[in-house]
Amino acid sequence: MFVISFLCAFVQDLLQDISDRDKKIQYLLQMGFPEDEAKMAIKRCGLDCSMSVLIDSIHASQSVGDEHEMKDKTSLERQKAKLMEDPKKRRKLYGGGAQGNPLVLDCSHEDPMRPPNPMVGFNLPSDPFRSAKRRIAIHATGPPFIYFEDMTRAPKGVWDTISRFLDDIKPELVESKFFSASTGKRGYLHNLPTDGRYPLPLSPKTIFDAFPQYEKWWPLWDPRLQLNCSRTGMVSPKHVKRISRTLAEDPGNPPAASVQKYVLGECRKWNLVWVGKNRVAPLEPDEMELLLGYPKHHTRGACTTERYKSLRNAFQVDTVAYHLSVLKKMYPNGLNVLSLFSGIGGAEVALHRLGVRMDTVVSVESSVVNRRILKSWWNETQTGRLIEIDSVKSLTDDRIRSLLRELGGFQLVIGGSPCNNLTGSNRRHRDGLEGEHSVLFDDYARIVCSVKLAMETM
DNA sequence: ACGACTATGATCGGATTG
DNA sequence: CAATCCGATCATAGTCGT
Repeated sequence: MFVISFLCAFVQDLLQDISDRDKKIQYLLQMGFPEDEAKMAIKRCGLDCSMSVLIDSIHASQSVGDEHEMKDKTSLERQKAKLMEDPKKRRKLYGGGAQGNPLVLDCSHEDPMRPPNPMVGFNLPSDPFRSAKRRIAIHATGPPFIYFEDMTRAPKGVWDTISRFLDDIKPELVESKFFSASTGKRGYLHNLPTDGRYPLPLSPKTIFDAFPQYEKWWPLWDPRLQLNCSRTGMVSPKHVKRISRTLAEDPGNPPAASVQKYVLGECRKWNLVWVGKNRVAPLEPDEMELLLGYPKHHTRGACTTERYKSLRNAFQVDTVAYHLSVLKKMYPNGLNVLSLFSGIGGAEVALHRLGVRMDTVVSVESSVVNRRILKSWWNETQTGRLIEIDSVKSLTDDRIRSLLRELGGFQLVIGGSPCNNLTGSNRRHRDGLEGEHSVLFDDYARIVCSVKLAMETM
């Protein structure tokens, strides 16, 4: 222990006032890479490239080494390794079928991106005791607890990289339809315990729980029970009218199969609800707030387009709250939260709805609209302190250290970095973690690293 | 009238998965 | 094979100031 804290102090000293190159090497060392490989990677990739490129580069060179090692393995292991190369056989080997999917995550061999089917995460409120077992390295346990969110279906390798940045923890892959009337597949990478979770009460689970007034207009041939709040492109009123007109012009009841298919496709695509006979309409911002677990009018004040924009990037509160619920017993007197990419404050709303007291929240959010939304919600509901910062870039090591001195520590570091360059719906710049926006993940990792380091040496 | 700026509508693939 | 997806670009029509 003494050696570890001595090393940390040593590393911390080094982090102050040293060049970019040294800083990058230090981070790589902190992550457990040998120094010579770290230096070699910087030499190969250049100094200007991001941390994720460096890490990929090291792993690429390491995996070449692994293949050589393979020759020394037993024939059984070789056979297994060969099986793993074939996705179909691999699935069989690990029983990835719809039923009887074993909820066991052996992190040493698990491919982090094979989602459970159904995508229930480690456990569900309906069966909280049937929990996936997982191992987290000693140095990765909290506090600080970390909680990172992003979309599940990022390009290949992205989640592996994210895991490597964050202590090799595997993400919990969850579809929010198990928690609310909205669907959405997300990965939540965290080091929170998974026993003793409990859900928020009273969240609507179907469209008709949430909006009973629409049930009478809902045609039998529209089987949707839940909505997808993530789709953002606004539907033009013209297009909505076109859909309604197509329907009205069909004499049949129910309408012809081709009309049904077209209308249903559009409804799914644009997340439309039935507001009248043959009449569909997009969700109002208020309705999205309800589905995502926010108080009504949470985003009021911003103009409509801004509200949609903010809501589409927001946490599904019920899902996040289920994971965070374990904090309530751990910190009955409150905790300090570092909230990165806070958006409209999904994490804060989740903690509040759980009844977890927040002494201080340091919130980093670049959008002025979102900052205003969070601030006004905070002033209405909270007694603790809110410190707002406009950019992750300005949260330097020094600033983190001074905040920690003032607050005594962060018990939770939570956030979801931009997915613009990860999502399949981005046709032009699906550049992965290197993308213009998604590269901000580097700052999440940097800040987590810095907070842990500083707290270890406090 | 003019330019700068903002909001809107139409249009655009592709990797991944079951 | 079909279904999925936390988006971006471009042209064009408004809006605001001078």
